[in-house]
Amino acid sequence: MSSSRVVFKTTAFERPLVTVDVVIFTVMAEQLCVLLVRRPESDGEPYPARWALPGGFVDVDRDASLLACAERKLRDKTGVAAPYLEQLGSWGDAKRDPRGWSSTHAYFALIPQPEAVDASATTTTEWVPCDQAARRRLAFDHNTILSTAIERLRSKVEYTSLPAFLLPEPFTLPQLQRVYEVVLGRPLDKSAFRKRMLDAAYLEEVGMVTGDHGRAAMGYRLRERDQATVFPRTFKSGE
Amino acid sequence: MSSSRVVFKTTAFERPLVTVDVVIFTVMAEQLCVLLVRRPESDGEPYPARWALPGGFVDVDRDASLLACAERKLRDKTGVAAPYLEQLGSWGDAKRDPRGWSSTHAYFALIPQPEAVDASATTTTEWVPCDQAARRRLAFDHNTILSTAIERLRSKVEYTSLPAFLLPEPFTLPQLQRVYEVVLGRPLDKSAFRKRMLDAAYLEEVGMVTGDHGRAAMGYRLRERDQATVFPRTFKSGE
DNA sequence: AAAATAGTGTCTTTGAGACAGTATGAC
DNA sequence: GTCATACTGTCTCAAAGACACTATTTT
Repeated sequence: MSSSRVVFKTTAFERPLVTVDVVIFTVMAEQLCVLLVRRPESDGEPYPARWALPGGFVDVDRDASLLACAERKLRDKTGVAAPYLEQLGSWGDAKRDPRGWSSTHAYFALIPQPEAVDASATTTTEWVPCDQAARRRLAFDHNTILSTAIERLRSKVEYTSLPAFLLPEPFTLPQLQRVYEVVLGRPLDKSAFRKRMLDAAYLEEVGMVTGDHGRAAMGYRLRERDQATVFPRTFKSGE
Repeated sequence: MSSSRVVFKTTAFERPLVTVDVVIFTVMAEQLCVLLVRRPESDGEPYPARWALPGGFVDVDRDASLLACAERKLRDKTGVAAPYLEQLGSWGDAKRDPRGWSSTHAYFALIPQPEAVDASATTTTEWVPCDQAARRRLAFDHNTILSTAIERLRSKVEYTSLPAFLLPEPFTLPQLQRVYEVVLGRPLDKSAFRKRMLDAAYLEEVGMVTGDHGRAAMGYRLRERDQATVFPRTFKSGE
């Protein structure tokens, strides 16, 4: 039997550039932070020396899929392998990259505070409080992407368990509440908060944890590390 | 002054194929329907004669942006110019298109029932009830995209004004409620429904409309045609 | 008048926030 | 013991669902 290899027409269309960018969030010192990288200064590079979101071209030989590409970029910059990673959206037009018509697939990731704070000391990579990062003039349309990411995160935090992915396990309910408050920028009622978290049953007790002062607290970890839990209601935000 | 034209390095990376697909919803005969198109049978075309979502390659010469490209494809297939159009997500990997590594940007659109029902008679284009469409074997990964779109629509209908974009204006509250019920697949309480719609204040009275039988009803139109309204709560879905 | 549909009023239930109270650990 | 923090109980209030009622138009 002759193995018949089907030949498909290649298109006449000029192909746009395709990139993947990742907005990586963490909480450091009670602040929501985002990772920025400095663009190279070499000749022929757009936006030389400008701060940007980590990202770059899809490598059709190495990346099996867009998600794999995003995971690779995250791993390269932070060493984190299995974070919370969600697609944010895509942006594409003729002007956003001076090299030509380009489209980028943006993801956002949540990771616990990285142990090696080296990253924040490097000259090509920096953890920046996200409000401050949003005020810098970033490369490409990364200001738009970053704003969208912050907005999406803040909005989802109102009714999902997303902040749990910003903490190293095990964590206590008071710690988790503090992260919610940091991201939302307002205090929450302790009793209502605890009821919500426990009713949702997405946490697993994992033994008492003793803090610096005061009474010991129950430690928890996520039952499912690969998806967020959606609560039936939103936190009442002064409706 | 010599006009210095900056030359940017073109990348060594092989460029993936870039397409845009649009999931176009409408309500016909009390059913949520989606528009499918038949792929050409010509040689060298992938998935010949298979049903697919409307879409195709980004044309870097004609399309200023991804959104403009999606609008063009919608206009070409339906003649509708200013519908509700929202980004759904993107899918990209090495295998989804036999012609090579490809990524697609998917949008979903909501339009009022098209007057020309010609479209549903054509051999290359068909309005299909969406549950039925989801059961067909579509081209590429369009089953995944369609499922995601249906899921997203159903989920957003629980807490947004999206169904209003599926009706021609002016519409009455009972008509709007029927669309909600069609999309959600369950009945809603009339009183609670009306309270929600009117409290959200996203509708504008536009005069009485008389139906076939019974009492005349107030006609409404959207105050803002370019964005959906988000309600403070979700419709209680048998929590 | 009867039928059909539009629109309103009221009761009940639910669940979240407020806030004060109790428990348990470190010193 | 005191202090600091973890955790719980109870009251109140608001919003949504249930459902019965009234209103207006067509036949």
